[in-house]
Amino acid sequence: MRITDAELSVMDVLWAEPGLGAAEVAARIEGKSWSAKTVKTLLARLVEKGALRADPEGRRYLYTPMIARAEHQKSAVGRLADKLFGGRAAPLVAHLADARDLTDDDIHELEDLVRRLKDDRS
Amino acid sequence: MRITDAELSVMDVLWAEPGLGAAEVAARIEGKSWSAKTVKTLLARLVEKGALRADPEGRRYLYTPMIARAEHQKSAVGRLADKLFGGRAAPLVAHLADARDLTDDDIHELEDLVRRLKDDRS
DNA sequence: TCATATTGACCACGAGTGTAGTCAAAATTA
DNA sequence: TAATTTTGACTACACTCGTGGTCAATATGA
Repeated sequence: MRITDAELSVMDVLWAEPGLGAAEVAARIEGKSWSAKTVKTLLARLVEKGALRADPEGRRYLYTPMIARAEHQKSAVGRLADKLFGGRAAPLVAHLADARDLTDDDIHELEDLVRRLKDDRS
Repeated sequence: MRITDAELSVMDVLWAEPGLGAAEVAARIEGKSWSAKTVKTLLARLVEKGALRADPEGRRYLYTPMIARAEHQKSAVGRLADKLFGGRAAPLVAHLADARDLTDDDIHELEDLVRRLKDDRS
């Protein structure tokens, strides 16, 4: 299931705070100047795709993600790795390091991560 | 500049072997059963976008990438990092490790990479 | 020379996307 | 009660993308 950029803004709101109504989602969208109608269209499309559940509550619906954020991140990263790097991780990370300056913290996190990967393995 | 999935197949051919004509590109596309027309449309769109240059050679054009493969990889990875991870690298790599099983070699490469990043810094 | 093949130029068309509008029913407010 | 607001249902519409077709000009082979 593919979630588009515009849809992702909606999912981000509901991942942070599940069970909101359409107007509340619209109010929490940042950075876009979307009409409430636009947000409703995106909500409807996400329900249709199965990415959201719509529970009737009185005269409206409350929306809840049906896929976890981590699940989506994982599949998006995996797709990119396949598409651009033949599925190989190291060159992807190398380009990432080049694209976004890494902070010392980032590097420490990466170090820990690699250490854990190594430990898990042996 | 955004290069779509279909366009990427064309770019891959020309990154590997720049300066081909349309028919040659079509012949080298792998995995897709595209008509030659489809490939020509993609070439035209890529020229229009500035991703390719078309040099007349006799009655046809020879196509050459105007952006480096590494450049495109870098910007695509950067965009994904921003879109899904607030620009932070470590969680991206963590999800990558989860999405694609890493080989021992991958882990060694990552180790080296992290070491180099650290050395560069201090 | 005439038919055929190759090439570029331009066009088509359905599905998906971003962005919204209309309409009607229900709820709220004057 | 009458006007207004809110909500969902449905519709719109231009643009992109994947996929490929038409047409005319040139080149090539019989």
